[in-house]
Order: sequence, then structure tokens, then C-alpha cells
Amino acid sequence: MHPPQLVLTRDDLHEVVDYFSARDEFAFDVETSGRDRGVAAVNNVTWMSLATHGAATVIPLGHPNGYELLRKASWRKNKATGERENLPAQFSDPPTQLRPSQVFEALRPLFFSNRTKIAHNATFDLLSIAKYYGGYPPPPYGDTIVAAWLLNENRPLGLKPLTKARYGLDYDHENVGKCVEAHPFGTVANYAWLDAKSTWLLWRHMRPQIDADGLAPIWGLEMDVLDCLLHTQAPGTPVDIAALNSLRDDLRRELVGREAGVYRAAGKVFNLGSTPQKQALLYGPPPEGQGLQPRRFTKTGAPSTDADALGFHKGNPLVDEILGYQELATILHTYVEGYLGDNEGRPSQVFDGRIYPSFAQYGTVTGRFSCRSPNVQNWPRPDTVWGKRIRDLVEPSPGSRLLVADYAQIELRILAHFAGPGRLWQGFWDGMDAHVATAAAVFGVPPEEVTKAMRQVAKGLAFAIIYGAGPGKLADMAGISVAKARGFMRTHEREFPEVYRYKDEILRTVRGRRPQPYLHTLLKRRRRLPDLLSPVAALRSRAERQVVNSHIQGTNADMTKLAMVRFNKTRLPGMQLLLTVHDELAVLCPTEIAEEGAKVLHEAMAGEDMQLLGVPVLTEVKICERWSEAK
DNA sequence: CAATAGAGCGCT
DNA sequence: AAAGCGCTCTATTG
Repeated sequence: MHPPQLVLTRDDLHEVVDYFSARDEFAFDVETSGRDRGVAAVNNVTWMSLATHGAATVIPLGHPNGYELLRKASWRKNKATGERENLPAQFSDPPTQLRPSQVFEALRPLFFSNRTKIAHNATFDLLSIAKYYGGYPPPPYGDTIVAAWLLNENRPLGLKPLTKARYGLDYDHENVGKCVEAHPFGTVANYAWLDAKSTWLLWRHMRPQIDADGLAPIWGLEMDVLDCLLHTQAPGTPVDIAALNSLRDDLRRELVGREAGVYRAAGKVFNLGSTPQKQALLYGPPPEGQGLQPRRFTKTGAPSTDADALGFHKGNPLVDEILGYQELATILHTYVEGYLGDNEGRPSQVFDGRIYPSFAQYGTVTGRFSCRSPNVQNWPRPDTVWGKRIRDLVEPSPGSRLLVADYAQIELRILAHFAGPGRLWQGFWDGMDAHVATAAAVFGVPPEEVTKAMRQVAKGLAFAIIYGAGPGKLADMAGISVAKARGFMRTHEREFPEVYRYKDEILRTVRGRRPQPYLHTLLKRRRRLPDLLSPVAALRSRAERQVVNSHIQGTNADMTKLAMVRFNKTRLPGMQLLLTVHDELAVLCPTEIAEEGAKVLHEAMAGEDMQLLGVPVLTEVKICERWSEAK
């Protein structure tokens, strides 16, 4: 018979487990509470909901509110201090609920089995419950957000938008999931039940669609990636708190001085974070303003105050002071105070000496990962002073080393692969630096006579192809005139005809696909580009650039994801993947097996089975105590 | 009050 | 006419 839709007693729970035990796949969803509800490693799970063939149920495990709202939330000014005081809403008493330990113990046979565990953004739900088991449930998994993304990367991927689009069901006007403890018991019960139910419905619809669209192989890879992400994210990343605190002190001290320098040069105190105020001071007429000529404009037409625009006015004291200030301010605000939190409501992102970055395998349209809370994919480069100090915050335990590996010029190698035999291809087979080889061809000199400036032009040309940049951008990048840039681009086209044949060919193929234009990456990931047929020229051009870029960037993502999965299957005990930055992997490894571990990592990234391109795929693994050693 | 947009900046 | 991201701050809007 059907199990109860709301579980409040042990008997209810047993009926549910009995029913779900007879099924080989089920969807589930968690609701979490508290300030850190979004951090799977530390949050509290206060609701579980389950759905499968013919049934759905919701299990509260400590919701604080009853069914009745007795008084709405409000606030008032404290007369003495003038500060705002928030008065929380009041509810009737909650019903008696099962304890988390009881519930998770009873559900163990469901989760720790070969049943397919399905959720919408499954890493979050699996890691949220993993705490209660001391480990995460094993595969197989299903993830409706990943399925939805593979089926169409150009749409909102939230559970609600998808459910509404597919079934017309629009059930969350109050944003209950954002803070379940602000809502009465019945509202949350209803909401959580519907989350599990709609996840199940979406699964039933989308999983067959994956096969029908020929996406089964890339789906298989992504589910292996999901497994790998659990291993990566569950333990978090160890951080040196003492170093983080002293970095904060150093930056604050330094920044106070630079702030004063800016005010001195400006002749007044102003808000350094305010773009309009900076615009007035820099470009406004004297004596208040500096009267500088704007050289770059924002997309809304305002004179830009970004580093690029200010670069034209180096030597102006105010400009120089602002540039110096801005650099440190970004580091302090984003990478230091952003992690430590503050007393104004910004919570710390460091828990027990660890950060828990969250990687989204569905986070980009091209197949790459995105990363948040915190984003460790945009840490300042390790060849800068502050980049070293940020990256050195990662603190391997005393008996561990850090293995850092990245693919060498992977995007250009992928371009060479797609373009086929020619100068670029041959350059890689000859083991040459790709930019030197390009410069030699474009400037018509032997490789040993290629200068720094010539190599810089070649580098710009590579970007121009991969991103679709025009002569203006190349000129900016290489520090040459637009006329010269145009000339180099023509020469490049003559010397590397196969590259341009490839661009034409892929564009033609993709444009011709129906019902809408899409491309295939190396591992048959799809990227749909409907704008390729747009009547608007600007949109069409942009889509044409995206074709080439997504083909290359998406193939890079395929390879990195495959390497991660290979690593996850071959890693030695004690090794932990820490992070992935598009063409780079960083791994923690016990010191006594560091050499062996480096080989495993190397093999996963660039072994025989990873030679998927027509040109060699190379990677170098560095073994370090701290990241700054990795250059 | 909260939510959103714009500018800016960090990364590959 | 430069591809893909996330975070912080300010200013504006609801």
C-alpha cells in the first residue's frame, strides 16, 4: 500500500522504508537551516523528502515551528542605541518529530545500496546527509540539474523554473527554501514534498531524453564526475588561519596608507569604492577634477575608471595612487575579509580551519566548472606577491605535500587537433613553444631569433583565434598599432591556412544543424547556439565567435573532467583532489608517497589513454610544501 | 527594508 | 564588435 505522505512516527518511517526498498531508484531532497544552511559540510538537515514510483513523502527532523503563525516577524528601533532590533515571527508549538539519528539510521538501507539516488544538484544533498553517516552514499546517482543542463545549457536550471516550464506547476511564491525556519510547519511540509516529487517527475522525463538525444556517454562521464566531486568537496580545504589573520593585518595597515595617499592626491576625502565619484575626480574639470581625457568607456557610455582606462594616464599622481589602492583593496576585500567574515553580518567561510568551496559541474555553458563559496578558481596568480600569500593559505598537514599539475597550452593543442596537419600541428610535434613557432612563421625569422615582443604578438594572435578578437584587441594586447595588428592577422592567415579552414568548416557544420544550430565537443557534449541564425548581426557575430571558443573550451573541459574521473579511480590512499581550475588539478598527498602520487596524477591527466588529440598532450606535476613553490 | 544592476577585478 | 566564470562595492529601484 501507499506509505504516509508525512512521517512523524517510527511506524510511519518503517512503512516508508518498506515501500522505497522495493524500488530501484528514488529522488530525495533536503531542507537545511541555520546561518550556514548553504554549506553542506556543516549545515543542519531539518527536512528530508523522498519520491519514487507512485509515492512521495516528507520527513521533518526538527522543524522549530508549528502550523499556526501567531505573530509576524517585525522590527523596531531601540530608543537608547538607535539600532534596529529584529523580532522573529512566533508560531504555535511544533508537532513531535523524529530525531535525525533515528531517521538517517532507518534510511541507511536505501542510501547505502545500489539504488539510484536522484536529487536536483545532488552534490549538495548527498554531502548534506553525508555528515550523519560519516561518509557519502555510493553510486549510482542521478542529478536532474545536470540532466537539464546537458539537454539545454541555455536555460534557467533551478528546480522551480524547470518544473514550471515542464508541468506548469508553480508552487513556491514565498521562497520557502531560502529560510525554512521562517515558515509554519505545514507550509514547509508541503514545499519539501513538492520538491522531491517534482525532482522525481523531472527525472522520469529527462533521463530517457538523455538517451534519445545521444547524450548517454557524456551523461555517464558527468555522473562519474559527480562521484569525484563528492570526494573532493567532502573534506574541504585546510587553511592556515594564523597566516590568514596576519595577511589581514598586513593588508589593512598597508591599505590605510594608500587610502591617505589617494586623498592627498585628490585634495579631498571621498568614497574610494564609488565609481561616479572617481569619474568626477578624474575626468571632471579642474580645480575639483583632474580634467583627464577619457580613453575608455563603459557599456553604458560612462567614462571608465578601470585599470585599463587609467593605464593611459600613468604618471598622474591621483591615477597612480588609485591604481595602487585598488590592487590591495581587491585582495583584502575578496580573498581575506571575504573568507574571515565580519561583524556586520558577513559570515565566516572558514569552518574549523577549512574552507568548503563548492564546484558546479553544470556551472557554465561550455562544460567547464564554476566554483563558489568561496571561488577558488580566481585566486591571484602564484607568480605575484599577493597571489603567493593567498595560495600559501592552503596548508597541507605536516605529513603531506601539494601536487599541482596543469596541461601545457591545452587550448592551442586542441585548436591544432581540430585544424589538422599544418604548421601549428607540426610545431607541437617538434616540441616547440607554440607562441615562438607562431612568431617565427609570422615574422619570417628562425625560432631562435624570436624576441619577447614578437612572442607577445604571437600570443595575442592565439587569443584572437580562440576568442575571436579583432585587430583592435590584438593591438591593445600586444602594444602595437591597429594597422600593424591587422597586418599580422593577414600574415597569420596566410601561414596557418588550416586554422582558418577549420573555423569556416565548423561554422558551416554547426550553422546547418537542426532544429537549432549546435556543436559537439570531443566527447560529444553539446553546445546550442541559436543566435547563429539571429537576424541581428551583432548577436550572430557573437555566436560565431562562441562556436570556435566553445568547441575548444568545451573540449578542454571534457578532457579535464575525464582526467579527474581517471584520477578518482586510481588515486592512492590518502590522496585528495582539492580543486580544479579548468586545465589544472591540485591534490593533497601524503609525503611518503608523493613521488608515486605524482605519477598517478600525471598518468590520469596525460597517460596513454588521454592522448586523445592529434598532437601530444603534456602536463607537468610539481610537488610542493606550499603553493608558492609552484611558481 | 530587500533585491537588482552596473562597474570593476580576480582567474583560465 | 574578446570566450567562460564569481565576488565586492555602490547606486538605484521596488
